[in-house]
Amino acid sequence: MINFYNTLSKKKEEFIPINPKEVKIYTCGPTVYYYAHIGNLRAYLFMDSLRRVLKYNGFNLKHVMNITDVGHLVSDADEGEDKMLKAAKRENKDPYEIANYYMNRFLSDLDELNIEKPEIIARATEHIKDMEEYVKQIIKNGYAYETENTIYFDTSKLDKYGVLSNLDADNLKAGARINLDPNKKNITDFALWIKAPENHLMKWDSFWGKCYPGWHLECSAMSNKYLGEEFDIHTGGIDHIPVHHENEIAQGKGYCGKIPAHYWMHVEFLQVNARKMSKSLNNLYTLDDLKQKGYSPMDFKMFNLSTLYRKDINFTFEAMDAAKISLKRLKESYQNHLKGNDIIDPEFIKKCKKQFLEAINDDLNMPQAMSVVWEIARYSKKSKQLANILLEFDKVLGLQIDKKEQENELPIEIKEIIQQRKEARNRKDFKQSDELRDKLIMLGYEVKDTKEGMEVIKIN
RNA sequence: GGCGAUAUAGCCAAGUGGUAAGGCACGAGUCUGCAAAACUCUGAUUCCCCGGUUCGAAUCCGGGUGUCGCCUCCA
Repeated sequence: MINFYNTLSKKKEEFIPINPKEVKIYTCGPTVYYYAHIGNLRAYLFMDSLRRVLKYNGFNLKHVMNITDVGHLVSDADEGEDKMLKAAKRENKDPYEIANYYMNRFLSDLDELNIEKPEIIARATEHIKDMEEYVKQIIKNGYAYETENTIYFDTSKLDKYGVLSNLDADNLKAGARINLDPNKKNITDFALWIKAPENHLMKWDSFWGKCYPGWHLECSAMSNKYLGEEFDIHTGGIDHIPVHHENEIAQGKGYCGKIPAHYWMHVEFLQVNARKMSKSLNNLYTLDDLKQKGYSPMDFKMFNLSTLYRKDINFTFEAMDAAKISLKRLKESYQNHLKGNDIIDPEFIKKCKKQFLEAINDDLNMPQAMSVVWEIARYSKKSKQLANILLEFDKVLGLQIDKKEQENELPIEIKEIIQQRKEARNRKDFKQSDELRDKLIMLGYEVKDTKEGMEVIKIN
């Protein structure tokens, strides 16, 4: 039995897919206007865990993720610049170049983190026609109205708006939301289709002239196209709940009377030193930043597995150090088991497998699952059998525990120093041996004198 | 103002009624020519505070305090 926390019901529910063999998932992907930071990447690590857990349970997946490569408005009042256009201006490129560049960077980040990609990656700009058809249907069903330059969704036509986040229009009015379009009928109405100003870079011919889509529309249109009117799981960041996902639900109801997904799962934020990442606090990190500081993408993945996706995680470099070293030890434990031939009590294996499965199926409780992993890794008896169990668990963790740290050859000059040190040690010249060891450490290598001999590993 | 989270050892954190998982750091030990690495052992009489329910609460209820996020777009 699998349980997932459903934002729609605000409780854990047993997961029962529409089709018992194939689970249909939609993930809100990135807007590709800049590098993904580690907070963004946490969301996709969650997506990865979800996929892997479902597959471990034997499901096939049909999973769609959008790439938002058309800009959103800064406000509903159709003013300011959108993100794509802003980036284009900043880098003096056209928005399509911006989108291509940052999309590829994003996808390579996913690769480096060993994140499984969804079966379908859908770019918004390639689905404008689908969105147009979707809007037309909403209009036809009477859930939209035109103003001078926008087609708005009429939220007053719904039996209730705000089912995900307990929104209340009266309370929203009390909030300091200014710059409202005076032509909007209700405060919660949102743009479906927007008439492009003359100088707007991204616009398309449509039933209403040169236009571009409202940003909630792409997810509705694309999920509908690939997954149908109803599918199993919709994922995204916690920030999507109050606006984006409410509006997707509204659009789904306007289109066909249905809430598109049965289970809505949301990832909490990653914080840095108990603060949201932001440029102004100078605490915004990308995967490349971490690599430059000596942490591998897998170290970051390991760090993420220490907490639940539904709780915010506090990123600190102290915790990253912990993740880095514990991953290294986990890999070594795997190698040690691989060499072992001890007899293992089948009951122990059975118990571990059961506990692991129960943990991951309990709303992706990865920390709990990791404690089972450590019980096996640290088991006093060493056996290939246990190595294989770890490898099986790694299908869910995706840490590549069987991948050795040192894959590439050491440079010749390093090999020479190693040889010199071996000779020095053979003649018990420890003074020179220590000097050579210091030299290797200075050059960024770790030196281990084990029973089998000297081992030298590049520290990344 | 509204909405939503959260508070467990130095750090990252599991645990939702039965007496505190796991990882890292620190300390001790084994190993070593010495180190490093590795391995083993060790840590909260206690879970933000104050009440209450209960045979029993970190876990439930009431009140309070702190922190974070959203309410423009944001994972």
